[in-house]
This record gives sequence, structure tokens and C-alpha cells, in this order.
Amino acid sequence: MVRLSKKVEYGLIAIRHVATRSNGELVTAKEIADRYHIPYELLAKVLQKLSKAGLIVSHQGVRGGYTLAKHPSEIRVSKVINAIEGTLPMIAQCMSEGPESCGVFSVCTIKSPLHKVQANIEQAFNSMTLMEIV
Amino acid sequence: MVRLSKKVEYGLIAIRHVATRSNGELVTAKEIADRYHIPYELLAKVLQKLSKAGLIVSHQGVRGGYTLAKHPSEIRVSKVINAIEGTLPMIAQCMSEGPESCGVFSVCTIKSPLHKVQANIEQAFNSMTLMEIV
DNA sequence: TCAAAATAGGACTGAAAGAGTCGTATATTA
DNA sequence: TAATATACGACTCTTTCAGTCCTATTTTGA
Repeated sequence: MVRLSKKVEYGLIAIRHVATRSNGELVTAKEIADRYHIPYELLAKVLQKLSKAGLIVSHQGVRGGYTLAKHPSEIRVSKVINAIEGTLPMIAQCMSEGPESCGVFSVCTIKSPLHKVQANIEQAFNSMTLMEIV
Repeated sequence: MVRLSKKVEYGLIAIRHVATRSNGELVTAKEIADRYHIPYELLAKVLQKLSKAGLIVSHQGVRGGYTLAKHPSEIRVSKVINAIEGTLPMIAQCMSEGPESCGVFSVCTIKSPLHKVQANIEQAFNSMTLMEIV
């Protein structure tokens, strides 16, 4: 519980790797998969999501690959996570899926403290950019 | 991903409830289960863990139940979580289960930023006591 | 022009974790 | 001694996660 998914880990490692080659050079999914011992197909999907989210740019075809779409300082970790998971990390179900999703919501007495922690975590992911990871 | 378990939610709600009756009055698992619509057996186990961890005191027998073991200001949320889960929330596997558990560890390039976030989360749970939840 | 190399993406499988249930034992009280 | 509580292991069911498979599409260069 309260663990980042492997996809997010792989995504962060991957986009960081792309960032290190930000001289315009293309990086392929295969290259990253080999280098970090990440299952290729899984990584490929993660990269596709990062691409669809506009964090990296994809180039199809024979000498294709990926490059960063923006400067590392403009890529927040929260955006990377959001791109991969479709949502930010939420420590309680009611936060991500709404009050109806939680059978306890109406009588729940710990909403406000949990929101505090939640804000704290979001802040951590939001304030961290690729810049400080590279 | 990055979600507290239902057990932890129930545990926090429950121990907070016990705290509100801290005039020495006993609170039963059944009472809490009814009041918050929590499955009784599940809640019972959670309370047992809190009891074993010394956060609440159990009284068996007919007019038994639970009371707080300490002053609310001395009960950190991190302790509650730890009692229930056996470990604090760790955002990466290598943190809770060691380097060998992660196939990527040796070449992982995001350890240090993740540790930063981890420290942040721990701080949040550590600095929050029952006092501010009641 | 066509084979090779790359991304795109849906469908599927297997394993692990999470949530909840069941059954039984033990302690305490009235 | 019956009723009411906690104690606790074993089990089931469901969902999520990680990973695989398969096929399509795009692009390059020989």
C-alpha cells in the first residue's frame, strides 16, 4: 500500500534517460529497456503514454525514437505520474473516485486530516521537476 | 496506487472514536462497526493489532472493549499505520523489501528523488497525532 | 519498392495484494 | 453457566498489477 506502480518507476527512469540525451538525439524504447532491464513491451506502452501527454515526442519509423518535448525544468514529476496513471496519487478512494465510491464517506471522521496528507504528497510531486532528477 | 488500505482507514476512524471516549469508558468493536458501517470481523482484527502495538488497551469478557493506552497527543498516525501494516508506507519496493527485491535497483537512477518524496510522506504521518484528528 | 526497424495499441494471462468471511478458542461478567 | 466480548488462524473472492502476445502503422534506406 502507498506504493508507486512499476509503470511509474519505469516511466521516471525512462524520461530521465531521454532527458540526458536532450541534444536532439533520439532514444529508442529498446535501448532503454536493455539498459535498465525493463520489460520492453511494458516500457513501450509507458513511453506511448508520455508521448500522448506531450511530455516526450515520438518519431516513428526506422531511425525513430523519442526526445524530450520540453525543457527538463518544465516537466514536473506529477505530470509524469498523471500521464501514466491517468490520475495523481490519491491516498483515499473518495479522493480519486468520489464520495459515492466509499461506503464510509458519510460518517467518515478522518477526511480532513487525510486531505492534509494528500496535499502534502501532491506538493512533493508537483514541486519536483526532471531538472533535479537528471 | 499510493493508496492507504481500508484497514488503515478503518483503524484511524476507530482509534479516533476510542479517543473521543477517553473518559475511561470502554468502546466495543461492534459499536464502532455499527456506527461507521465497517465489517465487524475486519475491524476486530484491526483493533487487535492496535492493541498488540500498545496503542489501545483491550478488555476481554462481557463488559469488555477498548480504551486508549496513551494520551492522544502521544499517538502518532505513523504508529497507527505501522501497527496495522507492520511497516510504514514506502513508495518503492526497494525501500520496504530491500535492494534485492527490485530487479532494477542496481541501475536505478531515481533512487534519490524517491527517497526525498518518501521522507516527505513519513514526515507528514509522523508529525500528525490523534490530538489533531479528534 | 520492399524489407527492416521503430512506434501504436488492444487483448489477454498469471500472480499478488486487498477486502472480507468463517470458525473456533478464550476470557470475563452477571 | 450462559451471554458477551476479544483473539486469531484459515479461507475465499475480487481487484489490481505486471507482464506478454499479437497485429497494425509509419518511416527509412538499400
